[in-house]
Amino acid sequence: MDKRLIEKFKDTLHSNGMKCTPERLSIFKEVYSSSEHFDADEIYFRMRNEKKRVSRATVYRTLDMLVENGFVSKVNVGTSQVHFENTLAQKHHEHLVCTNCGKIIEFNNNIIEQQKDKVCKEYGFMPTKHNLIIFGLCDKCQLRKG
Amino acid sequence: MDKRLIEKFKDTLHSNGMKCTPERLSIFKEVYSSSEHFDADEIYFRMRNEKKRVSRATVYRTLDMLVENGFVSKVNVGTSQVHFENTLAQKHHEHLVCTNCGKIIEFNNNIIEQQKDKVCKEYGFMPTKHNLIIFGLCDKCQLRKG
DNA sequence: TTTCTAATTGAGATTGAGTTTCAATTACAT
DNA sequence: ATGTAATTGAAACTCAATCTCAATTAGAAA
Repeated sequence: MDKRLIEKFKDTLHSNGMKCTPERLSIFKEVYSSSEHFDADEIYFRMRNEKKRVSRATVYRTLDMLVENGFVSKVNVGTSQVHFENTLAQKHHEHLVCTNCGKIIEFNNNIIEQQKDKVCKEYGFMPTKHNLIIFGLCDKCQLRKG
Repeated sequence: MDKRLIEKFKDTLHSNGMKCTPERLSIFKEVYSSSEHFDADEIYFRMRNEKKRVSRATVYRTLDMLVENGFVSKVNVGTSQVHFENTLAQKHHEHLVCTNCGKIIEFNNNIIEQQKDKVCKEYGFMPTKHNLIIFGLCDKCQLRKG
């Protein structure tokens, strides 16, 4: 994985007065090992399988730190667990979530973005982030069920 | 409160083979007593203050029933508890959530609705519901903080 | 109106995601 | 190499929500 990115991670730790522990580094690598969505427990078990044992507490703590520093963002997909995705080369996008099979489709729509800004202006609201999820049935599940 | 609505509630219970208990009826009335957002515990405590004691279990069970039958909808406002709002005379709307004071502003935007449908068509996705939340600072909190 | 019974209730136990605590360990500045 | 403040992990804890089950009750049927 990109050395640059790891340096950036180390710099961030350093400038926050945090130490670069093996636990944090391997969680970071794990998070950036794929561009899929994940939740905290997935990271925990993936690492466990790779014999890189780290406690759940550390996984949660590190994910929080990654979110605060923009390496990862939280994604609400309507479940009880918080989901995450790394921000590597990702533009902002929204999600279609299939309520039958759990499939998640990402999409992007400039007109929605524009309207979002327009609405905020109307209300004198200063947006920091937003979340749009559309629930429904994906193409395959419509066939299965319909 | 509207007798028609109460009849509709009773009919719904009946057609689901459920009994119209005093607990269910008073939860229903409580939910429809205001058009504000609420969470399960708020209902629980409001009823408690009015000396209409109902257990949390019954509050949760009844809210689920109300959601399933379209009397109430779930609103995700980024907190750990699920929020609700009654569907009385409400068009679909989205939310601006102030991350400083918790204020929730509702808004409506047809262009976003249209784009939503367009995107779904593109992906062959059949939408059932959606959720758009914009987090940020409301006008007052910008002044306080800025 | 009384009887009967399946549905309902509530107290309290349980779950599950996430957080906190604290003694033992460790990164890293000096 | 040393000192120490940050970090870790196991286990306890929190908090919303759900489940269990004995006791109660709505409301259909007699």
